[in-house]
Amino acid sequence: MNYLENAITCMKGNVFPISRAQKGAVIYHQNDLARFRFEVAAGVIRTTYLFADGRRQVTGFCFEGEVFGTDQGIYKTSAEVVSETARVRRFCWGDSAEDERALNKSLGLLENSILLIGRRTALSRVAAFLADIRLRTKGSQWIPLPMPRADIADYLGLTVETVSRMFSELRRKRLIAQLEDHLVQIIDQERLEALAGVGTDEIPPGHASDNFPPHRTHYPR
Amino acid sequence: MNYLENAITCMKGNVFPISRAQKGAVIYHQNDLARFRFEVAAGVIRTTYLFADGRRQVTGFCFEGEVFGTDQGIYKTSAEVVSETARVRRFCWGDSAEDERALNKSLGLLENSILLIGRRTALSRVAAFLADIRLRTKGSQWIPLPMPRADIADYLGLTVETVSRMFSELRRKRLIAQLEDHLVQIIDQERLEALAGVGTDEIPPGHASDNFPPHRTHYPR
DNA sequence: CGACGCCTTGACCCCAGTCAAGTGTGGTGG
DNA sequence: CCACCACACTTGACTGGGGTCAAGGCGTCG
Repeated sequence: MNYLENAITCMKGNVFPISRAQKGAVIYHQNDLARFRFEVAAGVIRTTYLFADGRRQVTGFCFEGEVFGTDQGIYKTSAEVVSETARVRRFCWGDSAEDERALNKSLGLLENSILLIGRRTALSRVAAFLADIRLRTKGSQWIPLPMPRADIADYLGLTVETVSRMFSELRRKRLIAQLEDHLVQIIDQERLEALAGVGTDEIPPGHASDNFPPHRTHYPR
Repeated sequence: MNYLENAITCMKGNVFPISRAQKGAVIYHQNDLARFRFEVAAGVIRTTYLFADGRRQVTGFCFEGEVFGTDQGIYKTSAEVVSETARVRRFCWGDSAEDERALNKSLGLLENSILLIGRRTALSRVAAFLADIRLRTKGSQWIPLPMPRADIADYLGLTVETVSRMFSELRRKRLIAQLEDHLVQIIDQERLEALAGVGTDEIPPGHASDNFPPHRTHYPR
């Protein structure tokens, strides 16, 4: 019985106090009734989907300030604590303005994930993954990676071996340095993002249809 | 100037009349100011993200009754008409209850997409893609695929050649039949979904932590 | 100490990307 | 009407990237 609720003291109203949970703790299960949404106060959360055949898809990681559990009705994924310890704030649905902000945050995270996973080569995926986390953890050169390699693999649609090899490759190319398995330093951010093919949004807003006619047929691979 | 707005007559209030748009029409561009959200009344829409290097990620397809353009602030993707013609209903942000429903629909679509794209083999991706569309177009054996193969490829992270080969493979295995390039019949739904590895949610809700202890380490590949 | 979890590395091989050619269809102009 | 081209889809041959299997290094725990 690993439910976070055990450790939570309920309060009247929509907002609950921040509560602690340890590594491996399950905050909610896929298919549970979705009564709450959450915001990460500290630590890292992963959301996972288990297929009937046992295969697993990690659908995302949530860092400080990010939200999860915004499904309505029933949770489609499970949420588990990745870091040694995490602190999360629990919300009831209710305050519309607040709810909408939460939903939008979730949407943004998911959109990013698709752009990440859709990448072609393994090296590009891992590079983009690191670049993405760097941004989301507010840009320090030191990137915390509390999740095991298997989580990264199941997130990017790769195997642990390949993920490991790509980290080694990035080290060999002097783009990153690893202090420990779960602490990475970005040495050459520019080349890393080039590898990642970061879409730095150079497409101008507004009436860009002149640049990209609607019937364009060929895109680079 | 392919903007849908040209064809739209504005009305006071939040809801606009349903408007028509032809194949290839751009409803909004990536990086445009996000003033509206949309619901598909007929036809098919695709949302795409263009990287700076010209590569393209199709982030989703929207069928009748589904919503798109729920980004807040700035559209992260472009939305284009895929089918010969489409009809979309435009909404302003405002009615909180309605807004929340729209956001939730979008969220569900994106979550599904991640589960689709995360699959390992090409055959599994295409099979899951077809199974998914069958569900979303309300279960007829006849599946409309108005989008070109290139769109499917850019959606699943494959190449057109591979997508084409997988369709042929599915035909050879007698799982599907193709009347034309863009109309597919599912012959053997069961085996198709088996290939897709459809997660038919056999994991019981509630306190399932006994079945899936938090520290489980090995998952099938 | 051994057992186990997690990560890494190597060897091998197959799946899917690449390059190329062929087919069928629709549009355009002579 | 046909000639020609553009486009979308398919298929084949080849190759390389990444999956698979196996072994080994650490760190932690009992």
